[in-house]
Order: sequence, then structure tokens, then C-alpha cells
Amino acid sequence: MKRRDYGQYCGLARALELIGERWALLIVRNLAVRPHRYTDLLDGLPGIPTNVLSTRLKELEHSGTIERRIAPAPQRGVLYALTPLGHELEPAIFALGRWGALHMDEPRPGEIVTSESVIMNLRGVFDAEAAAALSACWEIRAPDLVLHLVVTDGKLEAGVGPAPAEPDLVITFQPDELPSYRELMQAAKCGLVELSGRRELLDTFLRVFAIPQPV
Amino acid sequence: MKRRDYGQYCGLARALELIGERWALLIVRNLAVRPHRYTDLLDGLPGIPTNVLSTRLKELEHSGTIERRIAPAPQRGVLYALTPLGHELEPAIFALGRWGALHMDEPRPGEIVTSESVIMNLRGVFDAEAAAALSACWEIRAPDLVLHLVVTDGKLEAGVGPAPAEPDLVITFQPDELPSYRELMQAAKCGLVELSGRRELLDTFLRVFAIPQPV
DNA sequence: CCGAATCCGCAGTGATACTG
DNA sequence: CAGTATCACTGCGGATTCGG
Repeated sequence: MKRRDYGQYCGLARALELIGERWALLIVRNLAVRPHRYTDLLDGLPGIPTNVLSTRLKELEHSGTIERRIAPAPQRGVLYALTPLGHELEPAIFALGRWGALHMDEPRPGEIVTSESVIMNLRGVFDAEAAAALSACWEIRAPDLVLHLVVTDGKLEAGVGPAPAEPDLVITFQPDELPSYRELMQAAKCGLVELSGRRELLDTFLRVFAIPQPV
Repeated sequence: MKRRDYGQYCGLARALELIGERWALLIVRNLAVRPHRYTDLLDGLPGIPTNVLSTRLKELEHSGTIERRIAPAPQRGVLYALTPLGHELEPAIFALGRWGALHMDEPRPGEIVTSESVIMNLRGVFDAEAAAALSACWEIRAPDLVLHLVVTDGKLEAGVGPAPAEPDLVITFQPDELPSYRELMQAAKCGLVELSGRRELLDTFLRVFAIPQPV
């Protein structure tokens, strides 16, 4: 397991040696949402070659960023999950995601949106100050995509699947609308979504999940 | 100028397409300290092939992250500098640098330390809360390395070269001590440095530039 | 089905030489 | 000083195959 290095005793250089290679940080992003099995990762990262995925998983495990687990009884199989050290990458993922969002004007042809990308984008733009003392529960629905956002006393929990309790507001997208967080905001502002529940929470939503403005 | 993409409409994926290729973020790191000429970048990034450097500079200019400038009168020549959009990458660089620092136990044989890496590491670990209302000026000296840290009312300015005004404390390293920020802290704690000035500011220094603890 | 290993063609990278 | 040119090499993308 020889890796190319940058020859510098520097935190950034170390980080890039460990998670700077192609696909690595996207794997970490998906694992930050929840543990995945190998085939879940393949599904959530369309286009990744299987040999690259298995190589990255070994490298990330070797560097202590992720770990292999044996899934519990009903499913059985291998689960990949972030270690505590891997979770320490989340601030960097959020910062990079916010910067990249400045370059997201229009989706390019063929680009897809996955649950994991939406969740991590939303976690990254969550404005804790604007949400101080807030409690609310949203559910986002689109074709092949259901996720929930629960804010409890200003603290965010965002995950795949329907809300654990009855959501305050359900936001439903039509098939032709990309439910990325940017498009979501724009669509919501233009009234292109279907709302069910406490409609006044849409404004709260748009305020708490603030879009980085493109330059 | 075709680039490989990840096929996802996602902020992180966008960011990785733009600055995820080899050497790109290290170039941005160096330009974040001050504008550089082409040969300065070559010196500050030992090992980078010249064709890779020129390719990255073109890509980064194309994405609006950096810009070419004609240097003013005395020097004349080309200067590369970050655009405002490029400066928006600094939080991500700091976050990655702090994470990478968790993996920096010992310097590896042959690894070097540059002014730019030390400055950006220090900027990244600067604790604004701990430095609130503080004003102080340090100068760090080592072989082939002089840099200054000026905190004015809790706000940090860190750059290459000697301090603009008389420093409150000068910290001088011996040739055998790597003046990376981590080694610097350890050496300073062990008294392996030469101090000149208000010695009590060493404790302040260690408090305001907090080391990320390795896991 | 899950979790990969293997093979091949090609694009990105590294090292060096060379040039306006 | 600020790059371009060349060439060997390695990593990546795409597909197929394989073992549990």
C-alpha cells in the first residue's frame, strides 16, 4: 500500500494524501449519512468503478477514517461506517460543499441527485444561529427520494426515509424538478412544490437552510 | 478544457471537480498567503512537475479561483493571485488542514516545511475566541524561514518575513528543529527554542494557536 | 445477491529537456 | 522568467469474471 505523497510536513498535505484521491471524499460523504454496504455505495456513487471503490475502502480503513463492521442479525453482511476520526472530516466536507455550491447554477445534462448529497448539502448550509431554540420537522419527497429534517431545540438531525414522527410540513416535488437543495430552494420560492402541513414553516425552512449565493 | 466529472448535482462534487485534482489545493493554499509568480510556486511546491503547475493554473483561472496579474513596475512579470471566490476556499483549507494535522505525528524522512504551510496551518488553528481583545506581535525565525504573527484586537494577520513593527516576542529555532506548527508547539513547551522579548507571550501563543490533538 | 478481483485501453501524472 | 514538449509510468474507467 504505497501512496504518493507531497513531501511536506503540513496538515493540508497530509489530508490530501489521505482523502485527496478520486472518489474518496464522496465515499466519506455518503458514510457520514449512515453506514453503507458495498453495493449501497455503488448505487449511491454512480460511475465509480468497483476496483476503485474497493481500493478506496481499503485505504480509508487503513488510515483509520472508516471501519468494516459485520451487519447485525437480519441483514448480515459487511457494513462500512465512519470512525470518530472519519466524522472529524465533516466540517471540511461542509466547507467544500458550500464553496462548490457557489458554482452550481444549472444542473448539467445527466447529472443526478442522491439522498446522501442532499442531506449533506443541507447539513452543510444549516444555520445554527438562525435556528436557535427552534423545533420543527420537515419531510422532503421526490421520486426515488424521501428524507426528513428534524430540528430539536436548534439542533439538526437529517436522514434518509420518512420522518420518525408526524412531520410539521411535507414538501413534495414533481418528477421534473431536481430536488437538490439549490433547486429545492428556488422551486419552493416559486411555489413549484406541493405543501402539506403548516405552510408557514416553508419560510422558516428557507431561512434556516440558507443558500450560498453564486458569485 | 474537458474535465472529468462525478455526474452529481452536489456542492461537494462540484468542488472536487474544480480543486480536487492533484496539487490544486496546495497551489491555492500558497496563493492564500500572498500572490506568487510562477517560479515562486515552483519553489514553494517542491516536486510539482512544471506541466502540472501550468495546467492547474489554467484550470484554476478558468474556474475563477485565481487570476493572472501583471506585476507592478519594479519587478514586472506575471503574478498569480486568488480572486474573491478563491479566498472563499480558505475555510475549507483550514478545516482540511486541521483534520490532516491529526495524522501528523512525526515528520517523515525528507519532508520539508515551507513558510506558506506554516502560515496557513497557524491561521487554521487560530482560536479567535481565545484571542478576543488580544493584541500581540510574534516573530518566528528558523533557517530559511522568517514569519510574523500580528494579533490586533483579536484579529490575526500572518505573513512571511519579519514583523512590520518591533515584535513583542521573537521565537528562534535551531537548525535541527522542524518549525512546523506542531513541532513548534512541542519544542516551545520543552524549552527548545530561543526566546527574545516578553517571554510570557509564549504561553499566550500556545493558548491562541491550539494544536489539534492526534487520535 | 454480496463483495469484490482481474484485465485492458486510456487519461492524468512525474521527470526531464527545451524554448520564447 | 514563464512556461511548452516529450515520454515513461501509474491510476482510473469500463467491463467481465469469480468466490461465498
